[in-house]
Amino acid sequence: MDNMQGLKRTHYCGEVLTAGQTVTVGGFCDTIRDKGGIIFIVLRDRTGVVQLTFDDTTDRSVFEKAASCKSEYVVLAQGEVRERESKNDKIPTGHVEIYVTELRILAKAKTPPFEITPETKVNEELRLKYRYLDLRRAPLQQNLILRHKIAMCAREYFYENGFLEIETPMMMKSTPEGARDYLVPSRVHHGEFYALPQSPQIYKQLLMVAGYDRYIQLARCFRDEDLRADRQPEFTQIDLEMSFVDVDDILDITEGFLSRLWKDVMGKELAMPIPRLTYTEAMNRYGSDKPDTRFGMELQDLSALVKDSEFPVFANALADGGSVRCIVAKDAAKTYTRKEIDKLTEMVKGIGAKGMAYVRWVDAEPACSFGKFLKDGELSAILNAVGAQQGDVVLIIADKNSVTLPVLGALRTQVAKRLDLIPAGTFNFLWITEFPFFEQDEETGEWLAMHHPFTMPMDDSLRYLDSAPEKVFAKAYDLVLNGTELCSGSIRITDYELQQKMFESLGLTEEEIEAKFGFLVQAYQYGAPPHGGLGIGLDRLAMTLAEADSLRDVVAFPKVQNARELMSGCPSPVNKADLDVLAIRTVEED
RNA sequence: GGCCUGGUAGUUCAGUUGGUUAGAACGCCGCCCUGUCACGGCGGAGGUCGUGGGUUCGAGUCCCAUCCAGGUCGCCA
Repeated sequence: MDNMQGLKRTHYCGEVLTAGQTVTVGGFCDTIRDKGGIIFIVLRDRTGVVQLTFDDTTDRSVFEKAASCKSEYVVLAQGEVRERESKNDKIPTGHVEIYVTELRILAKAKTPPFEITPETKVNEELRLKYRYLDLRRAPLQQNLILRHKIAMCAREYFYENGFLEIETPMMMKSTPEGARDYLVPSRVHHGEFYALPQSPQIYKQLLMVAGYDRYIQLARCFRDEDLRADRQPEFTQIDLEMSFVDVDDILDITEGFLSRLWKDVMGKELAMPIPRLTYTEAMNRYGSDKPDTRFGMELQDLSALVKDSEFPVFANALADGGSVRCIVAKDAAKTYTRKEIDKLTEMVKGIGAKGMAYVRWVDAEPACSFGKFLKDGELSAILNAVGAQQGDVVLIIADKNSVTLPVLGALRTQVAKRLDLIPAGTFNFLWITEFPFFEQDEETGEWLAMHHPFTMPMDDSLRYLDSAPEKVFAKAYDLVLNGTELCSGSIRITDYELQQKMFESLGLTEEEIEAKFGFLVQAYQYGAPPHGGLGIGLDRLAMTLAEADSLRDVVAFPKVQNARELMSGCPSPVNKADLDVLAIRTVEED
């Protein structure tokens, strides 16, 4: 094995070199093409690849060393850049090669368990076990570099706009967020625990009370809930908070960031301003509070049209104060056979609907699942009203609104994916504003806060706080990108009296308020400027910009569905002695 | 916790109604090759068929259990 002594890297592999230069490059051996009398080694680093060439003009010992190189050996090579006899237009450095005069093998490598190539079909489990090898692959390197650029852009933009980056604790008091906390046992105080932050929410609000005015942090957040392709137990937020602002100020500064991000990272202009929809509008039009607006197929309300229908499903839904709504899938009758529609029906039953009515208009005469309940002309009136034509499929849900809307929302995305209606390379941002303040528990009928209890109600809905909870809306807003929630934020309550009232209306007792939020409530009695903020999901942003299917493609060392990290195998058991110090007993001991 | 999909060579996969020695491609190893770039040619090695049990004369294939991975619902304000 060689060392680097007397040789220093001068260039990256991906740099475009000019003939005649003497350069020194380092990297991993990619493809090796040994033709006998001439050897080509493709050398790779994070910037790209360059071809090293060895032939009978090469010093014999160097040539033999080249012949001994295998995949993934780490080498340092010095040589002269020459124009190639036969150029390769497919790679940026394809017109040159390095005639090597000195070659150092700095590390040998075992044959990797999978090939380090841009394209891979390898099972993700194996890739995650050898994550450091998977991360050598160009697409993942590009993704992590993209992620770095987003982070850099965020820091530059917010620093330039007067934001201070301030770190908040990773070990904190368990907060009233919705998710389960990751807990850290205290050695000094047996039986007591720190929580890892679900977000720096409370600390950043206290920073506003402390007068820091504008705060930003690339904050690591933790939630002990089950994973999804777009959900990791630890993730990063571009977390910010501003004083002396209302909703529009927060949205404006965020739009400024996105605009800058698009220009700097994607090299494109992002159309501004970002469209805004209230929560109620979004639910009525798309059946979702994070609608994907890259395609239409909006929900349509049939309630008025079918109010006298004899179809019991419609009649019952309307009698219960619900609605009858539908989506029209254009030209879908061929794709959606009877069997496929049955599958959709199964799907909607799985998410809470009692069933699904449909009209499948393939022949001249439309096939209607509830035809026998209809009087003459009723079906054509419906089809006419929703703008359906021959070749279309109409999917109808009749139920209370808390079922009708989300179920149709789910159908809408499902059908759009199936029909391939979603254009690639399109980025549709959307603000969702005016969220309901409370949501009613289906079983108990109790009104619960939809957001954390520090969220400010809309000014004109304050008066309904005691009388009509369903009429109270929050100064809360989400940013949605292509159907994924990217940001969430709100204006906070800074008025002590209002905060007390809010806690009371949520059914918290004096003691509970003191135990959970005593320090915060107290802080707000010492003068708090109006403030609000939001958190931008850095991982999801990176995932979308990279057009990746999973967060795992933009996180260096991600966890799998059961929250295990396959490379290190964590979480893992610890010594009994270490547990004893923490006064923690294992299940076996109990 | 529920549902769905998958697990066969280092990797990606094939493997017929249960039937002789479980195949292919890539990778790997050896030899040959002076302009390759998905290099090429010849030869070779490589398998507890996820694990355990059952049915059978006989199981990669059928049954049961279990483990692992992915997706999804619950959950994640």
